[in-house]
Amino acid sequence: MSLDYILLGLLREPASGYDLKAVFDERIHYFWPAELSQVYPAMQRLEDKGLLRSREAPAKRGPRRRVYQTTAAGHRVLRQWLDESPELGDERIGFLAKVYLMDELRDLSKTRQYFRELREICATRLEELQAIERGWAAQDPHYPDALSARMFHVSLTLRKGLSSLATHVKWCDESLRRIEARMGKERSNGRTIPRHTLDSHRGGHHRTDRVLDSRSRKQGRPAAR
Amino acid sequence: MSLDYILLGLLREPASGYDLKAVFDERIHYFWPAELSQVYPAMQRLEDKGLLRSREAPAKRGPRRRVYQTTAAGHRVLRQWLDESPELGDERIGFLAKVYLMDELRDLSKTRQYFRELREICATRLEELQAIERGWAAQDPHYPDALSARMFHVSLTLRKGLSSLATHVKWCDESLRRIEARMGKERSNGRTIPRHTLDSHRGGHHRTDRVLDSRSRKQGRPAAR
DNA sequence: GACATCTATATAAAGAGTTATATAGTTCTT
DNA sequence: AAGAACTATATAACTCTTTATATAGATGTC
Repeated sequence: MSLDYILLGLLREPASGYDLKAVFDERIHYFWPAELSQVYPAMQRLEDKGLLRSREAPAKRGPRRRVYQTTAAGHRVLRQWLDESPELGDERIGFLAKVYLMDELRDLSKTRQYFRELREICATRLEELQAIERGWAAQDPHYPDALSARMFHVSLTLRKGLSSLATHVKWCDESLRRIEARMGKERSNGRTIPRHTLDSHRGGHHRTDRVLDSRSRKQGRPAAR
Repeated sequence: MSLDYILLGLLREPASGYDLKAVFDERIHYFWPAELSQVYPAMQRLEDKGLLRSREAPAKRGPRRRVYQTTAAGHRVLRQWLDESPELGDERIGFLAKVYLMDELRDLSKTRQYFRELREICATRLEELQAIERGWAAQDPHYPDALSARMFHVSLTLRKGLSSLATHVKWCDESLRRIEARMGKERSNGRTIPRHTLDSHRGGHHRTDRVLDSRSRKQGRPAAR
């Protein structure tokens, strides 16, 4: 489970669960969100395994704190994980699932509206990340050169966020262009065409419409992965 | 839960659990993977709620099949979900978590090797999607124009996959350039510098190194989201 | 006929993640 | 002095997902 390794990595410098939550919400959540209710038991488990150690720390401003830190064994486990080959992993992208099925609404103006909102959300997050990068550049006259090893690797992930979100926005724009072009055609074909027959009007050769038809697939690949 | 809505969407055309698994592994898994052990109970639950109906179907080649289909109530629930505003949602991107922490290995050639492998994985998947698009283009002389509403929306999601993976590959290439430039500098600075002091050699002004330091954050935003 | 493979459904158990709730000291404001 | 807001830890209940296991008919092959 990646959360365990992320904790081992973050706790190379000592921190409490509460501290970590702030770090997750500030930086890590872009690629791995976590709740306090997940972090506290995970830290206990990792301490039981000898991968973390903890101590009571004097609190500056609040109640008692329990501060955790990665042990030598924890470092070894972390390094072993980091040394494994990359995997693309399972991504669950809810907004794509919706687009995939959105023909059900039979109303392109709703699809258009969806993409307009999505574009704004992505653009806002892109600005968030750009602000982080500007902050780094303001603090460090050499940025993005001459970084410490730590910051160099972190900056690699920031660049990923920046390029991904820029691509998101571009995809929304491209989609909006396609949607609007299609809406133009729909209008010129006449509004009065009953919607449930629209598809067949537009040439009946769409064998690929049968997205769900399992008989059309080339070969039964094994169900297991 | 999105899986339920995806099932309502896919079962607008009747299919068995086994059929659906093939559809998931062929297309849907790019944005929402699912196992049979999740699909079967989910379909039963949705039938209990009246959103799906099922019947025994004669099997052409195997044992008995139970074929499910979305009811009118199911269509309504699906449409209601589709009509909600988009959300970016929580993405868990394991390969980014690794890069974020990979300074722990203190060996840039390992980081480089990681990116080389990741690049190959992404390029392979990109080719997969390009092959799907070529297949569509071969079947339909007008592609990507004059699509049915169904295929139009599906093609919007395919374009997302294509642009995302192309960006992945470009990010890997950019990262490899940066890593190699850095390795060049490391060599010219002399191999004999003890690794644990390398950071301080390279200008001690990196306040942003303290990624974990919660005291440096601007304001305590509420822990809740 | 034995064995492997494919089609097909189903459930149990374990693991991962979210939401809700409880507790309590500290600090700041009114 | 009261109350709100913040710091801090913890657990329970629930939901979602994965992995493992069981069953069994149909088909193909050696």
